[in-house]
Order: sequence, then C-alpha cells, then structure tokens
Amino acid sequence: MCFNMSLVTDRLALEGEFGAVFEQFPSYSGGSTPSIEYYNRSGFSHPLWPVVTVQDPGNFSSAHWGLVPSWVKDRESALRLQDMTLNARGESIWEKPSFRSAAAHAQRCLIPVDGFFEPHEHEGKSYPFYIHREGKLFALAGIYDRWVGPQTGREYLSFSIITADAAGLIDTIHNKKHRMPLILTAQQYPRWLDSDLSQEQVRQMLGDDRLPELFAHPVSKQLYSRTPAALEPSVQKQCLTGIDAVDRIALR
DNA sequence: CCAGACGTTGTT
DNA sequence: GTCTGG
DNA sequence: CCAGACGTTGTT
DNA sequence: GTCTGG
Repeated sequence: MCFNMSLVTDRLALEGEFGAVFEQFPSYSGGSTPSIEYYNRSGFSHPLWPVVTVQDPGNFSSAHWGLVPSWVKDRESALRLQDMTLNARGESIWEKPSFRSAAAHAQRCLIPVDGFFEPHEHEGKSYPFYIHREGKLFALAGIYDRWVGPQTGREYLSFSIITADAAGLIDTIHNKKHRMPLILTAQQYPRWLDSDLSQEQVRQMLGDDRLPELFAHPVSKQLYSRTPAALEPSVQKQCLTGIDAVDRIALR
C-alpha cells in the first residue's frame, strides 16, 4: 500500500541520481528555481510526478499518479478508475485489464521519492509512519500507460506504484494489509528499465524480501487531513505519539 | 447477447 | 480493448 | 468470514 | 456442497 509519497529534491540531484534530464516537466524545466516540494502528496489528488520510463530513460517524463489505461472512454470513467489504480499488485499486472497492456509492452518506470508513508494499526487506531533513507533519493517501481482525452485529444501519461508482500521493517509497520511498494536502489534502476526483463524476472524482484537500509518514524495524523497543513514539511518530522508500542518501531 | 466492470486498500 | 455477470 | 448463488440466451 | 463476491 502506498497512497502518500514525498519528493523534496532539486533538479540537479534528481538528474545525478537517475542519469536523466528535465525537458518535459513543466515545473522543472525553464524555471529559475527548479525544485518541487512534495513533502506529502496524496495519490488521490493525482499529482504530476517526474518519472523515468523504459521507453525514454534519458528524460524525466511528467506523469499523473493513478494509471488511466488507453481504452477508457471518457473523462468521468478515467477519474473514477484513477482512484483505484494508485497501486498495482505486482503479482497480477499481466492479467488485470487495467494493467496488462502496460505490462505486456514493458511500460515500466522509476518513480523518484525521498520517502513514502504507511499506516500502522495499534488498538484500532491508525498511526502513519514516514519511511525514508535519511534524505537519500531512491525509486519506487511503477508501470505507466498513455490515454488520449476524447475531448482535448491530448495525451495523458499516468502511472501506478507496483506493490508486493511487505517485508522487514515495512511488514512490522504495515501490520494490517502487509503490502509495500516495490523499492529500487540505484543498482536496480537499469534492471527495472531493461525492456527485455521477463515476467519471471519481474516476479523474482517482487519476491525478493531483502530491503535496503530504511528508517521510519511515526508522524502526525495531520497527514490524513485534507488541509494545507498536510502538505507542510512538518508532516515528515518526528512526532512521537507517546504510545510505546508505536514509538518502539522507530528505533531501528 | 448486452451492460458493466476494469482496482486497491486511507484517514479525518 | 476484453472479460464477466446476468 | 458470511451471504448468496447455483443458469441460459437474439431483440427492437 | 462449493465457489464467488463483498
């Protein structure tokens, strides 16, 4: 599960990490202060995100979070479906109508993040955690598709986060659904972007429960609100809940 | 045969 | 576009 | 886990 | 009885 992500990095750091340049992404290219501040972005607002695709690995493409498959007929259906395609279960992307075209055509992408959020349940209440690598960039694995708006005729690029069974620290945190986004480190970027990657090889990556070094701490439940405060840097900051069972997880 | 789904896992 | 449910 | 289906087909 | 959908 992954409905909230973070990306607070300037253009140069992104270009260095992913070996791609910005020419397509409006808020990055041409601006004098080419950075964005996505301390917390909810998938349900379908934000534009810079991604690196198999088909154009040398550039950052701008894509909306929430995959809209090419066969969707109208804007209303697209919006409805988009709330349900923030994640794609990695195990079933080859069968699901919404994802199989993307899966069949190796439309995979890297989604740069500084971190993401997962809920921890304790005595019936949900405590959001921020999961990160101490400011080090990394990527989540995604698939994407293109949709052409019937009214506008314009192409709409959009993606889903690939999920797998949770492992390690994330399994401890996400104790209800036990799912996590597929996390990629720099060494794995070329592999995910290899257009010849077989279904078997993708399944292997999904089943690999080794995680890179991760850090996590509980954050304010403000994260769940739909106020401007939920977008502020403070949502990422350490915020001890005072509940031992929850705080203890952060000590890793 | 046609209509409808097509998806994943949140919270206040 | 393609499958499922009725 | 429990509720509900359990079936087929050309219609305006 | 057993499968599917929620």
